[in-house]
Amino acid sequence: MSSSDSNLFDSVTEAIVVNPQTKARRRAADAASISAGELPEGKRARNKREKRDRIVTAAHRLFRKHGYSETTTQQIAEAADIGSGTLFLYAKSKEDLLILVFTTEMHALIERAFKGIDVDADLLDQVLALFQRFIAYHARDVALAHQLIREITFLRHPERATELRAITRAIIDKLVLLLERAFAQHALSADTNLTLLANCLFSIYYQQLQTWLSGYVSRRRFERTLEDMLRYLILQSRRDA
Amino acid sequence: MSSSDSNLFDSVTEAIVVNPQTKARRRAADAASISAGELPEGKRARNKREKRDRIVTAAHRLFRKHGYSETTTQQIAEAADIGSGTLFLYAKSKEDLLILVFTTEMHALIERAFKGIDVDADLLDQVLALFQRFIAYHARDVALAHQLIREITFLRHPERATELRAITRAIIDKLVLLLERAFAQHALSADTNLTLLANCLFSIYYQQLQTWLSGYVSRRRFERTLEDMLRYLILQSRRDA
DNA sequence: CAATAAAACTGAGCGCACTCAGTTTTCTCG
DNA sequence: CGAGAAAACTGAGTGCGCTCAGTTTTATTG
Repeated sequence: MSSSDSNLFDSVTEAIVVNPQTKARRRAADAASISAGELPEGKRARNKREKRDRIVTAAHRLFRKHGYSETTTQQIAEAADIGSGTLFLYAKSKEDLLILVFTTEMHALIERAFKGIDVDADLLDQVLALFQRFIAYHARDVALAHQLIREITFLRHPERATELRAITRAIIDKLVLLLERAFAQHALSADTNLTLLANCLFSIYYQQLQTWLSGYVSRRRFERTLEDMLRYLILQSRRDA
Repeated sequence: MSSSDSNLFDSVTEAIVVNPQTKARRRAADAASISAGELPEGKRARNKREKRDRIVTAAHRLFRKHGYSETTTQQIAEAADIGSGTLFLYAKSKEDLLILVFTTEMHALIERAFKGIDVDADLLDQVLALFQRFIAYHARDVALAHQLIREITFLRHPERATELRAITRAIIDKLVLLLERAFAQHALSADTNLTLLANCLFSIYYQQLQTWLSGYVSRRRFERTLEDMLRYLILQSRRDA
């Protein structure tokens, strides 16, 4: 079920490549693959995959090296060894490149962060541990993360919006799972609305994250404030406060 | 103490016009103004003020009429009857125009919203009433508000960042005032951290606002969710829950 | 193996935000 | 008033993201 192999450009590809193989050809291939047990990858498909990889690698590298707005799409195209126009067959816009890198990494990150949580720890510590993973991820390149947050708040392409919502939902779902476990262990009062609480926790995390990435507060202060706020929310619902 | 007369371009002006009057001249004018009791406005100052007004009026009108990204800075310059380059002496960038319109309107809006609150109402209703004013403001043009939120999350010019922080702080201060009143009336438990609570309330408002403006939920749903979340936060701290 | 169709690629060109060297307007002061 | 300084203005020019008409590459079919 791991999605770490899923390609960054899957959704774009789906939109562009209506048929990786023509209908007639596919029928034959399907029959063949049963006996051969292998999916044949034509020259076309391989070229595309290679280009995609080169593009996203180049974009990520250049963004981190020179910064997002300092990097031109020309430079990315050159680094990926493709024509300047070809780039826009793979990403709909420059911001798309940034968002694509993020969304893929994020799916895997959410899973890893969730799995790394100590089930026996205090609920607050569990929630904090989850968010800390995301914070550490953004901390690798604060400027780029800041730019990313900007693009996320205004997605021009509907597919990206859907994707982003899925990520938000995935995080909140994980939060709900944490809350349910705590609830089952009678750590939360019986009348707690778990979904609502999870949404509150996420809202506060996200808004404080923005504050940090905007440079309004230091990481340390951000983490402290976040902890205070989350503690406030969670302690309120505790069984034996 | 009303700031409704403050000009949209004050901060830009301050940066550009180092001296509205030359030092020697100012000294003379100060002496004169004591006897005359009036500040003399030279041709320069008047021209600038007129241009500023024309620019911001034109920008606001065109943004609302055609949309932000569909409006070109050329069009704004033409509508304001100035050269295309002159525009950038008054606003540092296109996004600046948008932010400037917002920041000024906002200062007055915060005051009005706060003053319009029913002191005797339930705390939750008071908080909701405050946010409702802001929501109604953004509802006038959701697309423009959405664009605004995007620009707010990534301010290229430090002055704008300072200004935005001031607005955020002003709102949170008002929230604290509401909480203090409720606290004084023993509506909140004695150990409630009012500042922390105010920050939580604002964080949730802001993040949910983004969700709405991004088109992920309807206004109605946004308002309901917000109410639920705020109620949850406030009820937790109630004295006699 | 053509011949044909379909997909993928390309870079010259467009429109836009923004800059800056040169010009005009306003102010200062003898 | 008139000369010189300072401030304000200007639009041609620049660089960038992105498009699209035309070309090349790959797949299909008789």
